[in-house]
Amino acid sequence: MPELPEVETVKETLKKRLLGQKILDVDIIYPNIIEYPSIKQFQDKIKGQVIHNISRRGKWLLFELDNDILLSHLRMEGRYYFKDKNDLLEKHEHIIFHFHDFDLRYVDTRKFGRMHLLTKEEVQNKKPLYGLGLEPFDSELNEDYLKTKWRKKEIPIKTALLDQTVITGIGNIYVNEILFASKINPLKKASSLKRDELEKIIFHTKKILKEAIKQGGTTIKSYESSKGVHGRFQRQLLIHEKTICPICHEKIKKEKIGGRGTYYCPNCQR
DNA sequence: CAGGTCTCCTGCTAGC
DNA sequence: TGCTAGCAGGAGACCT
Repeated sequence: MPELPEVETVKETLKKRLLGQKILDVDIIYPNIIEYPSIKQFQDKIKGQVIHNISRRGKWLLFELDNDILLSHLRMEGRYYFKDKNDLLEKHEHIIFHFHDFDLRYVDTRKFGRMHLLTKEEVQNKKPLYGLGLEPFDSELNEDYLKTKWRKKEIPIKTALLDQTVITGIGNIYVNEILFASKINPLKKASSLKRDELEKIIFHTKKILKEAIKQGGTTIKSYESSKGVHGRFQRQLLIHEKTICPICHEKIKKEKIGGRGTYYCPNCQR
């Protein structure tokens, strides 16, 4: 599941080939991927626009075009593949962008990914980007900020860290890793955290995400494709989907918190 | 308003 | 072996 580091990696890979390229046409095989505007408007508007830059906000990819911005969220399993123009359509390929010499295909097994085509103005004041919280590397992210945001939050810190309106970019895998590194029990109420605990969370969030970006993201499910755009296969996870704590060697606990699979060491994380 | 639950979707797996 | 029920999860909709 792509989180900030994976999206960052995909962004860099896409930039290498797409900057300055004109979108000649787009085929929409599975319409539900397109959230806004209508399918027809999406096609009509995007046609002929040149990709001038590709950036990232949280887990969203932003394709900056002549007039509009194409927003793409990969959700669980979304991927982009470069293909030859005459390659046959494969299963799970839902959106095909046609360029002069190649095609870019959006592939998504579970069809959870979403795309929006908004004007530059709409991006500023409309969902889905409006209301997102701070980027993890934003200098404004400090203990005071979290203290204020979580003052009245009676939900587990695990759940609070997944709230994209506070910090954006963290998903289920990295939140498990961040809380393990911070030695904080994921069930602790967000409002109960002390300054030193908030400080640890901020420190390890930056450290873990930075390291993951450096490695090209984490890929949990292995898959192969020479043409796929994804991070190198890396496994530097210490707690997520593990059974024995690498620090104290006690049994790692797995339970659902806020409906999400949570791994933690009850001995190390208090 | 805050917090909980449901929904989307498919591939994989445990269990019989 | 073959079948099926159950599970996984990001974020928005919907409910309490």
